[in-house]
Amino acid sequence: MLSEALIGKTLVHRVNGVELAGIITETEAYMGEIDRASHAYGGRRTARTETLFLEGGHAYVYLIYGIYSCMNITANEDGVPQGTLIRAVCPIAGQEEMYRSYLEKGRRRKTPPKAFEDLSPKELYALTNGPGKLCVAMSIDRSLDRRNMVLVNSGNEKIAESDFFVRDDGYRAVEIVRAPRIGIDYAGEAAEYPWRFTAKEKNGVPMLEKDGCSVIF
DNA sequence: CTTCAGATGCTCT
DNA sequence: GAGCATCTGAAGA
Repeated sequence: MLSEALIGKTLVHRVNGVELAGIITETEAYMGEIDRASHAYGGRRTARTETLFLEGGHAYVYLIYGIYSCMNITANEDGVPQGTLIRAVCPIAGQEEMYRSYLEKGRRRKTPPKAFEDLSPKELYALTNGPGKLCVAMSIDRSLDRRNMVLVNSGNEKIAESDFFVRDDGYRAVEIVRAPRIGIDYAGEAAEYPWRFTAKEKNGVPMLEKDGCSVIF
């Protein structure tokens, strides 16, 4: 399942020459026609869901609750409207830009902002540990809808030409937890399907490793 | 710790 | 016109 395979991969968005990158730590599979929680349930094909029908590797970005963007990566072949919702990433590059973006574009908060240098790993992860938040931090909006992304591996057999893609930096979740999806109570029985994948956390931070060594960002 | 309302605009009926 | 693959701060237990 693409959703599980994406855990540990790195989502990259280059903006103004700055690389914003995060390790994917939470995903959900939306299985299309048979999935009552999917925008394409029953084969619904509209202006918005048209993107989901693109072949695997395209970005599906839509507006939710009038405020936030959510991003999926399409799965399967052309005409099969399946995708993976990216629900969380762990920032590994461009964190300062992400923080700035979060303060500027995120909803206003009363608490005075901390200096970037004072942020704990947990607070850094909090910038991108939700589907709406990660899009704010990584400057992902609907202008990226329908964008073709290319999966590359660390051997560089394929190279992404775009500034928005997924690659393998060699990180792995210590353990992947499988559970029901979130925020889809309207979907009846489909809400119970175990199609959510998360990197196991410790102290509010995902447990990640590289080359067998644990890593904390 | 837990609920709860409000923000806001697009999509689909 | 209703509802939504969310997030935040405030209020309550």
